[in-house]
Amino acid sequence: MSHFLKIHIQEIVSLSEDEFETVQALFIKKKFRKRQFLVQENQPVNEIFLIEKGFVKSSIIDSSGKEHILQFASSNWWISDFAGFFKQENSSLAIDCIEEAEVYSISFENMNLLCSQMPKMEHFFRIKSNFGYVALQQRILSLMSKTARERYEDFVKQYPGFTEHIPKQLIASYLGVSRETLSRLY
Amino acid sequence: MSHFLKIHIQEIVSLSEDEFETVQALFIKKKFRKRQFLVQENQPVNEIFLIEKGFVKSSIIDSSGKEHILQFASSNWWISDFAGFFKQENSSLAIDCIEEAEVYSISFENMNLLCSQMPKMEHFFRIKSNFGYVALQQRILSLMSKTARERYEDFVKQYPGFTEHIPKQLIASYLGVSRETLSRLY
DNA sequence: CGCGCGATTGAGTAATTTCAAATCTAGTGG
DNA sequence: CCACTAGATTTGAAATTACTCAATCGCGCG
Repeated sequence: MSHFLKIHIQEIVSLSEDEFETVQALFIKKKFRKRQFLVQENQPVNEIFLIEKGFVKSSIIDSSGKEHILQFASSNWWISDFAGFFKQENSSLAIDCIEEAEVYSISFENMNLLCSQMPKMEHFFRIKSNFGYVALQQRILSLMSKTARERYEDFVKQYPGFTEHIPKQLIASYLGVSRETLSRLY
Repeated sequence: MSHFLKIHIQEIVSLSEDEFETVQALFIKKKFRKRQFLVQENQPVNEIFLIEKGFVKSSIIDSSGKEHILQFASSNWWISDFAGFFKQENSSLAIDCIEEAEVYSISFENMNLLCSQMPKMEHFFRIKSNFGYVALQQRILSLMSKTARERYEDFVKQYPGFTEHIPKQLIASYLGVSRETLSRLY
């Protein structure tokens, strides 16, 4: 039985052993190597992923061929192409592994099953979604109101572990500036 | 009984008459005049609002005194300072009325009550939150990968009704450009 | 009519991008 | 252990984009 998964969920709801068994049975543990895709562009998005170890990113290639990074994820973060997942459409994002990762995945069907059969888990996912929403709102404000340098400093402060595992050019892309600009900031 | 509220909720879950009565009892109908605040900066955020009619915005004033608009809302949109609301902290945003509005509000306590007593409503709010998350994700990508002109064209296409009710300088602020720049795009 | 708000225009400035080249670094195979 | 290579970072210079500040214009409402 997965200690990690249990701890993660119990940050928000408390489950009995039986309940937790039911939950756990709907997750699949997977491992990914560096550069391996968790979700490929233009493919169905069957699952969302909870990262136990490692580093993963979601990104999109724009019309001019530039990569834009939407999210980094490490331990205890959820990641997927949520648009594709929730709407059950093909992915417009690519999710791939920056550093060898171990993850728990849950399918769309199993997530719905879980939510309909266990109100606590619907509650769990609602709370997660709410906080995710708030985090994105912060990021929009940051993109609109702060300079590249301020955004970088905020990033380093907010995610201290990330800078050691993620190349600066990817961080630049996440912050919405070119790698050259980020390099010149210091 | 509120036809509007019922229709809005039934886009996602179906409720019996009794259930709907329970739901409705937890909402309060309110009206706001132009320029009136729904939420003021640095005050507790007691409620979230579902707009029936009118136009409302949420915004923040940055350290240099510039206003940044996070969201517009008209009929069938939810708005509040969700960060303050979910974390039960004081507001860092201001929510105010662009055009005379009629809204339904629900308090934090009543929302939690509703979610814990009626799984259908927890489901409703989870789905809403998910789609809200996806919409913000789109906006981040747009801010990072598109020019001001493209963002404006997308905005007009996506929210055709808004441009007629919302001054261009506010749209500029929403898009993350100065009003002069937006004005020069055409 | 006059005021306030919104929109536009001009000119100079600041920030960031692009393209190109050089440098640095970590990992790999001989 | 060294040489090689791919990826990552840095630096330079020119071009672009958007910003700020300031002035003007237009219009609807009281």
